[in-house]
Amino acid sequence: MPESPGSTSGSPARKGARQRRVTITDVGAAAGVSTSTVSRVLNGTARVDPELVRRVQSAVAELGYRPNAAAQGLARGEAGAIGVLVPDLSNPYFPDVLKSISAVARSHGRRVMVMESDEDPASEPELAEDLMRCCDGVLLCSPRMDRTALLDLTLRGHPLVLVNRIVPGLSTPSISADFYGGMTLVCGHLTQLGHRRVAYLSGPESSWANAERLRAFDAAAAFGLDVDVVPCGHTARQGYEAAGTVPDRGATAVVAYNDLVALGAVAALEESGVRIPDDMSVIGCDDISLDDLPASRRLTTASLARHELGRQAAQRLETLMTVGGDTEPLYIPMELRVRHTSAPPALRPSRPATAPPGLSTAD
Amino acid sequence: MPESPGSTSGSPARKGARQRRVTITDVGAAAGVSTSTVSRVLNGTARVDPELVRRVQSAVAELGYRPNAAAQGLARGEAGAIGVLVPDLSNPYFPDVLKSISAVARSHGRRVMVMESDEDPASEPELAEDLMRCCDGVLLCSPRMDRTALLDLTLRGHPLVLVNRIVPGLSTPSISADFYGGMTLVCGHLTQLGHRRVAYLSGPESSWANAERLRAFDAAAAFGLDVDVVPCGHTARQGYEAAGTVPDRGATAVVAYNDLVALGAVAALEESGVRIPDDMSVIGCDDISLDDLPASRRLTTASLARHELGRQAAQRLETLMTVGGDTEPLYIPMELRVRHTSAPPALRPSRPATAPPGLSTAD
DNA sequence: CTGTTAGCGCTTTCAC
DNA sequence: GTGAAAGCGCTAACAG
Repeated sequence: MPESPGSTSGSPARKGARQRRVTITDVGAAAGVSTSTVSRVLNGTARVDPELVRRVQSAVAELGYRPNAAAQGLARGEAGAIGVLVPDLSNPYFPDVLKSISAVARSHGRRVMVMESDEDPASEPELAEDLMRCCDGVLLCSPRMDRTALLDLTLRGHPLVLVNRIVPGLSTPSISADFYGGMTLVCGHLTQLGHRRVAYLSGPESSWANAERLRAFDAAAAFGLDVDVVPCGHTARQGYEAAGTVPDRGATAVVAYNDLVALGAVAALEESGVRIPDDMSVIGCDDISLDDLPASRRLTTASLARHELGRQAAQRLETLMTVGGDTEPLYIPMELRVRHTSAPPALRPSRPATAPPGLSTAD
Repeated sequence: MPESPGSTSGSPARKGARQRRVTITDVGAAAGVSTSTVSRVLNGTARVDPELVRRVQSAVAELGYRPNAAAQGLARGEAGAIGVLVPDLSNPYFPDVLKSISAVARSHGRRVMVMESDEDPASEPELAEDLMRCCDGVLLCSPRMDRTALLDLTLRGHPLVLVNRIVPGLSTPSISADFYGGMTLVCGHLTQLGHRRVAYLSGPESSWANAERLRAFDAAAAFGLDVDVVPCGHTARQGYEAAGTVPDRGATAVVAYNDLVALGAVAALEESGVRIPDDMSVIGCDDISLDDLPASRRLTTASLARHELGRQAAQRLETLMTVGGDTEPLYIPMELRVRHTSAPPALRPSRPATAPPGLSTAD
């Protein structure tokens, strides 16, 4: 058994005092070669005499040597890691994205550092900067910070790619789900079903993705779809709470900022005796947990290949770090998944009791 | 506007060529002080003349200087980060844990590096080692690797704490949900409702947490509860698929490895006309998304304060890294949440077709 | 209080 | 093919 240096007794030192780590010098000494040779065999940087290779390898094994990542990083001028900043880890949206980012990064020999801003736009710049300090590149997911802060970061000259936020005029590689297109699909679907007035449970104010959805509603007005925007949020609970006010607003369908909100809305509506989709259609966004959460199989939603988004984002960052960036924003298309929570509006649209037959009463 | 060094023209260099980063030396030069002084004002390591402080600070701002993390790490002998290894990021279980780990780590000035093993026990040791190379301490969440591999890692003398896996004889700080206690609560609940035979949709073979649950079932046998173990897995889809076979097995209740599996089972059972909880009780584990997923509000489950688990785990690691470790395993208690998917068994318990009148017809 | 001087552990020219 | 030596950017004694 290789004796760990610094502790002569066999008892595992569990003290705070750090036992001296094995360094490349130790390996060199043990193998009777220079540190450069050790480095060379470990990195395959140059041809080395097979005999020496053997000696080095066995010394490495003997001593249990592991290169110090910080030292490598300093010497190589590369951290070997990329950073990812997300607003909220508990949103099922991100793990999927993270998963593929992580896979791509690994395939390029990089680790992934994750930070979460807790949906607080003000904390983002600092976190992002911190990521830049210790990573070769960073992915900003759905950043909520304002334009100027964002601009500021991009000017640092550090590899950076924006995910789910496209800022016109920013020459930073960006990639996003096509929320506008996705919501347009949703609006079209509802319109064709016969809905004329829908409530939109709106996401975080600072969310660009939310703004994109709103833009789609504006356009949908031309097709006769009237959208009532209800401030809500991004969690199921917020959807649950906001949904309570919907039936009174004369809407026959509710579109939610995301699936979580939609699920919350469904729960609230059903609890108050509203049948879905008979009395009210509910449509989500994101298609959370494709093949994992059976509950979500029922929700009509705008679906996004999150793995694809993550993969492309990571790939784009890698490209940026190595050969240089492509500035053209990339949109990942969304698809409409018609499932069980959307249907034509009820024959008697809900109207305030005072209204004469046939006239719209929207205030 | 501070001119970035290396690019004389104003155009933001987006090339692959790394522009020379501003170093502490540059700052020292600009402020007319030594690098040590710069270091001191930046770290608050010692008192510095207010005038110099001012000069340093403005030089820092002017130049847009950010300390290089690798260099700091090397010089300080500390990476300023902790690593977390989880089997599967998409499991809603982990984001919550990660969230609080992340918060605690931050409060101690450390970043968090996340890696995922994709439920592949064989990949874990390498990932864990990699984390050790670049982090001051690591958290192994629900490690699937075998005892020896685990033992091997703990012997490296690198701060390490085990989460959701207690290995007797390992003097490594460990912390876990009390799965045994949780499942015991579940068994007691079912028994008191009158159930005598339940099916257990079993989790990953290599999961210690699953083994703990099984241990609870063994004990429950003494109370007359007969548990039929059905190999399943950890995803909703696997729960969906495994649930199909349950009604034939004469069980009046199914206990699932986790809530995801339970949700899958509920979906499958309902689809095949089984009423829940009237015909069949379904109980989960983990209490996924406490206040976020309304769907889960309906599931009777063994609940765990995941944030607490994460917090304590991170705190324990921090303690280990600074003052030394406490080797006594810590168990976080679980609570039974009785909701809408558990009830007394149907009056006519399903029995094989040979039974006298009142027989169930399940094939 | 401040500057000088050594390294931290590794990679990488540059000679041999 | 291999070793010696310089240096990545920062911190931390150590003198003044």
